[in-house]
Amino acid sequence: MPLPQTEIPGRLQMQLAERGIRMTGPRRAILSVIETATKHLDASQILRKARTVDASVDRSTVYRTLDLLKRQGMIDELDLMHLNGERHYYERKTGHDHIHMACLRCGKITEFVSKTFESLKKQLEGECRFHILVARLEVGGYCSACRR
Amino acid sequence: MPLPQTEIPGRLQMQLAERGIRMTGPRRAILSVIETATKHLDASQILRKARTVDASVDRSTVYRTLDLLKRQGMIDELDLMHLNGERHYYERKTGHDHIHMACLRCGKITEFVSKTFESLKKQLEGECRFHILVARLEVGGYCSACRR
DNA sequence: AATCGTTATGCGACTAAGTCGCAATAAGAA
DNA sequence: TTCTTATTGCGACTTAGTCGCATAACGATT
Ligand SMILES: [Mn+2]
Ligand SMILES: [Mn+2]
Ligand SMILES: [Zn+2]
Ligand SMILES: [Zn+2]
Repeated sequence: MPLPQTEIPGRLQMQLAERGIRMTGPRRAILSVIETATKHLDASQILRKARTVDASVDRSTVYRTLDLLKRQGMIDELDLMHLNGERHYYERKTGHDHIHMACLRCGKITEFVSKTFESLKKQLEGECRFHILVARLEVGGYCSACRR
Repeated sequence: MPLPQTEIPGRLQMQLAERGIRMTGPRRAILSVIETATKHLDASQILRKARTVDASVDRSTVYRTLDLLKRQGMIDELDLMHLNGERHYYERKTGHDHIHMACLRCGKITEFVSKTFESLKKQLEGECRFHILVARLEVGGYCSACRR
């Protein structure tokens, strides 16, 4: 379902412009990597790919840009159950959140959109009077192929 | 709702024994820290507290024990939105999971048990044929006191 | 109680992820 | 163009977590 290839390229760039945030070469490179990603990428993968666009991009710029995008609510940060290593993964945020399921045996990541999840968030907003900016549901276990 | 002081001390120790896992001094110290915790602790806090019981406990033993307890499904690991720093937090697992909400302004962590969350997990098990071992829902935003 | 295979430990050196201060550079408004 | 301010690369640093190894402790068995 997710990782929407479906959007206009340059959308992230446009959103930043709308908010009066300065656009730079490194940022353009990093944004394009995130926009065209077909899977969840970690910071060092984003760096590597961004460097194929602009060879001068530095690691700290990647982290600073990821922070910016997080603060702007334009990307989500994931653990994916830290199946190997402690790195975090990133994906751009779309209108509807989705759940991540990570298979502890084969490592497969499955994504799932659920109306119940939306209700649950509504419940939190209402009953707890909590204003949600990010909601991250990650599940670990065995996928349909791996559970015996 | 959370962090159940209500249980028999030594319960974790008993569960490990049942599974034929060797008990040692350092493990007893670490288990007692986790059992008597009144808030979410990170690895270095667990180390510090465990050392007041058994001064020889080493950092790597803490990590190895946390890994063991995770594998045994006896504790949960949390990010708590990485409000400051990258450390992970731990709490013992009880029968019913709960949701963690982290206020991005004041840092307050709120816990919440929800029947809807339970239904959602059932939905994942059914519709996705996914066998859930861990489910972690973490929310970031503004708590009732902080949203204006 | 003494033996003994196995598992766990402390130590220390290491990796990997992420941060930060700073001087140099580039945006973009005027 | 000029000028202010935000951003960058660099490099040194911190912090979280890992790993190999020699030693020690567990606990089942005699
Ligand atoms: Mn994490
Ligand atoms: Mn909790
Ligand atoms: Zn699988
Ligand atoms: Zn608050």
